[in-house]
Amino acid sequence: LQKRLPSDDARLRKRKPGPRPRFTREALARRALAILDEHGSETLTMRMLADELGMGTMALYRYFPSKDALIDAAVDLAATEVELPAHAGESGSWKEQLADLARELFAAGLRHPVLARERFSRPLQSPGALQITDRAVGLLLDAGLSNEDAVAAFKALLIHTLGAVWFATSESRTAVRRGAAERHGSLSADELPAKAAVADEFTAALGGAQAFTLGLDALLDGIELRARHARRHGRR
Amino acid sequence: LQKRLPSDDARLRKRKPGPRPRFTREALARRALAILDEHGSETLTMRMLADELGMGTMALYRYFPSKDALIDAAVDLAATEVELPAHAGESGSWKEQLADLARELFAAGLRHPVLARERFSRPLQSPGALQITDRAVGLLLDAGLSNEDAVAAFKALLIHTLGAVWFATSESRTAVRRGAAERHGSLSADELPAKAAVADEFTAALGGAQAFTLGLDALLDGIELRARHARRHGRR
DNA sequence: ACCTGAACACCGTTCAAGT
DNA sequence: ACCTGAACACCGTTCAAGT
Repeated sequence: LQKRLPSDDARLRKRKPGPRPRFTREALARRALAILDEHGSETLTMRMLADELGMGTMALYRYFPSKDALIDAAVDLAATEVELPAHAGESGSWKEQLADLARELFAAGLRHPVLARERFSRPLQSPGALQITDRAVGLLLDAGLSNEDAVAAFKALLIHTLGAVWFATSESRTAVRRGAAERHGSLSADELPAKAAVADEFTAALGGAQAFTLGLDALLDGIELRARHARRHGRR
Repeated sequence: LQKRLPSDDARLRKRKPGPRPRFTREALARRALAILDEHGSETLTMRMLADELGMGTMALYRYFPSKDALIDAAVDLAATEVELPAHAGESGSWKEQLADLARELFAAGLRHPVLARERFSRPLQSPGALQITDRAVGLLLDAGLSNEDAVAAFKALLIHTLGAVWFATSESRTAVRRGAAERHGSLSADELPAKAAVADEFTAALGGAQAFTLGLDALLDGIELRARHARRHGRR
């Protein structure tokens, strides 16, 4: 948390003459993160970021080789906010600990939507992210899953948590969007009986966290079932 | 499937004099879909699409008001490829039918990655997509879930399926990417014991469908548990 | 060593003009 | 009615130049 990005140290150490940098990689990444969370990666512009920071556009390239690298750094920054749960055994069953971890990540995702949006498209290999992976896989192995199943279950949990963030944040932004209501209206209850029956619950759940909570419970219950089954049949 | 987009009919009906359109909305959307699936929405360019079709760039705007509308149409096209399972009762339990539906959507997603990538950011309200929703929600109500839970469970299943597509397709493209291997190597088994233990399974699972399969089974098992519980306690 | 401004090769889209 | 080309207001990034 608040950890300095790796290259800052190197940068500060090897300066000798001349003016020193007026910014740090972290300061730039943090400002970019705020913009990314609020407006998305398409809206973030090198020119606008530079303006906000009161520097020339090209000065940014002294800290990051490309816009892509800048986004990477911003995403890593968001990932370091996820707190790892206490050590195994200290705070409940593997199930409770995994649920805590997922909830922690979900909350971080709501604070930083860019985390979910970009994690799907770029490998997230920051130390913080790797520690989350390690902790989660460890808990799944504790539960009694095989190596193969532990990896798959970890991915399923990650997919669910980040996907839920994506849904929650994109629905709350685009809920009242172009034409959606009209098209809804034009489709009768005859054609879509089930959807008509739950229409109220559908709109009530827009942007909510119910899908995350229910899905997480269901996933963990299902994983537990599988772990019990594996243990009983001596798969491990 | 292969259904003509709504405005084509209107367009064809009301022509009277002059040259007739040389293309259809569907033809353009289909070509765009191919590019979107292969290269993503950032690479798709109005200029390049027009070139491939042998038309001037601005002619595209006679069929779609914007690039965004074009992408919408392409995504809808992909969504119509998802076959609905046979009617309730005809082909097994609600669980099997939901699993079929999810697998169907997953397969369509692998064929058309853009489906997952864009569904998260834009509401998908095409008739085909709405029918999928209706069928899935209906099955969940059959299972005995409350309206509220059925909506949440549907979303969880959708999140899992589309998220798994995203993971599978983005991992297979970026698996061997910049620096990931090195950073992996620099982190010792001391710091990340669990991840080191399953390293082989991790790389073996890259881009694979195991996470989807395991997650789907677990989710459905968990949902069944909840439905049984709800029924036993007269929640419905 | 650090920062800048002009310039390059792109975008999506507007608009006036061609047939 | 359908299509086009030039032009506008943007991008990310290169490069030569300033201090």
